[in-house]
Amino acid sequence: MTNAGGRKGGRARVERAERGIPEATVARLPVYLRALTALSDRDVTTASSEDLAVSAGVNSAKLRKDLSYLGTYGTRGVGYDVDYLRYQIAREIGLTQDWSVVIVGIGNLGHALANYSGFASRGFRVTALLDSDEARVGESVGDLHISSLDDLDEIVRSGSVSIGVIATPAAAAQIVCDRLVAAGVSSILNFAPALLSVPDHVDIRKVDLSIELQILAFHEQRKTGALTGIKAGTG
Amino acid sequence: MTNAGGRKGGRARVERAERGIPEATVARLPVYLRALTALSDRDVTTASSEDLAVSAGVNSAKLRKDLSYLGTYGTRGVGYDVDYLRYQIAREIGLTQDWSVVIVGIGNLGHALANYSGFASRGFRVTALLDSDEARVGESVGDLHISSLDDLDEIVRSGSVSIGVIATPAAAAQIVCDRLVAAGVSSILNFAPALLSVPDHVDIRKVDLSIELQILAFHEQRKTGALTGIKAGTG
DNA sequence: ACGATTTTGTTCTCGCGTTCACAAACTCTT
DNA sequence: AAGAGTTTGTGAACGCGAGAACAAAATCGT
Repeated sequence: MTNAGGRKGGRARVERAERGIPEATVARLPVYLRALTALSDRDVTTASSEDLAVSAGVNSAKLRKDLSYLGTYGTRGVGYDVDYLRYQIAREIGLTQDWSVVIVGIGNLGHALANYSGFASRGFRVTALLDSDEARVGESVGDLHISSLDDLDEIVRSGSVSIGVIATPAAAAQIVCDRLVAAGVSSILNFAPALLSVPDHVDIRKVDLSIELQILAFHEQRKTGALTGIKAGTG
Repeated sequence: MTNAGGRKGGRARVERAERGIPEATVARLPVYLRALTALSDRDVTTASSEDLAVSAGVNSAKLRKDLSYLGTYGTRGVGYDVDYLRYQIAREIGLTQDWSVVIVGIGNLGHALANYSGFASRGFRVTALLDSDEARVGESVGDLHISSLDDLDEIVRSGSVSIGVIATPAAAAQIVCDRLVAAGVSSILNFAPALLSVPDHVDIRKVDLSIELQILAFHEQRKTGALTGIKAGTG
């Protein structure tokens, strides 16, 4: 039917620069990495794009296209070598090197983040915990003790810290953010429910717990057909 | 139910628009809500789409289009009444009613979530904390005490719980998820680094802390020009 | 060795979301 | 009251990403 006839565009070939990985693809690479690790743990040595796609929860065509941005790591007729691909993705993301992370704001959330094992297992090393509350400074959390925010500059410089995590209240977030940037941190993960402005060269990502719940609530409301107020169910 | 003061003679609501709100728009409504609250706190009574857009960190055209899906709440030549719009968005999301939430897995993260004030302030009430570790059952966290996972069914039914938060290790996530679904929970927020499968009628959202860091690391690596990627092995 | 089979890498098409641009609608000034 | 000035709501163009489909490349069987 719609067989590609003789319409061969004589356009100049677009170079597949390794630089231009789509943002949507970048966001999925860690998911693939996790899926590959799971397969490897089960002693699976080779996996097809379909296997991987199922394991990662995506479409197999999408997965193949994503991987094609990184290079040609599969073997036609066979699939992907799990450990090899896993290493390639890890290298692409930058997980073959360690990253130093500072966490600012050691309240409940900062506490949890400091103890989160998922960071350390992936090459992220929490090198310092900072808080502006002097009463908290000196406290121990896991292996670390809480430092004063005033030590930020030295900690960042001496520890080659490039990633900062903000877990402060919203009111303090922008100030902390500015100080992180001034100290030389160029990637920030923000858990505070606030809009932060940063210079162009700084990357910032936001995780907002209450927004996620609100999105769920929206759909939940639709499902229950609750147009007005609370309806008292049966009983 | 107290109305937020009928303003300008109540017009008929545009109900056809309520059907198909794009997902991308839904995800921004909480952001607008927060921006409106911030303006309201500063005693701003009226705001143009441009004002709001700046406050929310988006493009003003996008904001206007988003709001247009909800109805016609602005006044041409004037802007939006801050409190009125805030109420409308809150109603649309479903925040004019309270939502009962259970948190499963009271480790570091679950602990932090249980104490997170951002939930309560937006109509989300944490009604129960559950853990499968019997040694933890009975412990107090804030106002609540930790219940056994076996009590899930009764808690969900008696408390009209529709939202569940999973903060367990990855290995336990699917089991906990299945039990939540079986108990009648139809919206799930998953913090465990695992892919969960749920029936169609259940909504699920995922928050993955380490993925966010990995995305930052990817861009950070590009910025520092570490093209070679391979440096001294970590041994 | 050669065809059948499997699976990748890529091209093409479609749909969604973002942004521009402008008519409609409201207020303010004279 | 009418024109000037604002600002909303929306139609239209554009770009990106998702998914289907297929040619190329590898293995396997005879």
